[in-house]
Amino acid sequence: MIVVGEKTSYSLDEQVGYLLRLASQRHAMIFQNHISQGLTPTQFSTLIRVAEEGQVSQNQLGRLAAMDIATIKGVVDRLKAKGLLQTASDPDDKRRSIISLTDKGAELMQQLYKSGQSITKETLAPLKASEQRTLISLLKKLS
Amino acid sequence: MIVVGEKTSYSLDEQVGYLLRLASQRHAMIFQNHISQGLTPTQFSTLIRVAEEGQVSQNQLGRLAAMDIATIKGVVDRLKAKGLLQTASDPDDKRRSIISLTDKGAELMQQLYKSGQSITKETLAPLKASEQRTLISLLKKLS
DNA sequence: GATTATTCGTTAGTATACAAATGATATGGA
DNA sequence: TCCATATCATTTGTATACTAACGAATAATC
Repeated sequence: MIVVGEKTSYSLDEQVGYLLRLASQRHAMIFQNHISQGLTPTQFSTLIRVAEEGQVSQNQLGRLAAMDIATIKGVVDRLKAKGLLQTASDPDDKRRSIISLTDKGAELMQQLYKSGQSITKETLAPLKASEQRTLISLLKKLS
Repeated sequence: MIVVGEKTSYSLDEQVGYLLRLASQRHAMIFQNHISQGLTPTQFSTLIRVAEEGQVSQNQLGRLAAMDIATIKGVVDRLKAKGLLQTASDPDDKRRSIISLTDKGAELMQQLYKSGQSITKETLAPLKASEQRTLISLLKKLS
């Protein structure tokens, strides 16, 4: 712990940013142990959004899944390579490509939802039920 | 929101993992607007740990700052390139390199602590003081 | 209708983040 | 002392994540 100025002090272990990183790291580990197809949390979120929307453009999908356009491109490319997403060109707007689930992707969804529930459950396991609700509520205010 | 099985349902916007990512994104933005030298949150944490320790090996530093050995190597390389860190070889253990702050790095620290405080303050601004303490406490339990 | 602005997707560059493999060096136990 | 084990640092490969710049296409404005 470092003294800053007169009375204040600074401890990295008390900073939100640092703690958010640690919590994300732990979550990523748990995620990896539960998920099939070698999916990452980002890929998972992307599939969920596509499933919710049915059809989306790439930029739209990026916004829905909270990813940069450059990031979502790579994610979509990898999900296409895995045969879970497909793209078609929009006849009404030649700039756009329409993204949707493949049959394989659609079949996977029920399983993914269940995995998602397990992952959340295990990630929140160190907290009591009331604490879990509080955390979710506070995190929502920070996004 | 998607129905999974009989009674349960799944909403991505309610999952810890997703919310952690959103909160981290927002924090990263705030961080970028406050920090000097174009430092990243990871580089910042690394500098703090070196300042706390005085002298550390690279692997040790990785553990202290919660980074993979492959990750910390890149971070240290970039901080060396910025002239904030320096390395020397350990005479007692030829495997190790001893990492420490340069004069320039040491001079920067007071400023970094103050920036860190501002960043934390702004990140937590959407929460009341009591909520801020609760969040920190809950996040600690998740790391 | 022509000009401007916006949107869409792509690409290149930088920085985490982790797995896995490697070589060099230390260390502990037989 | 020898050997198995562990540790240290490096390298390669893959996956986010964002900035910045680009061309193509569409929308808005005059």
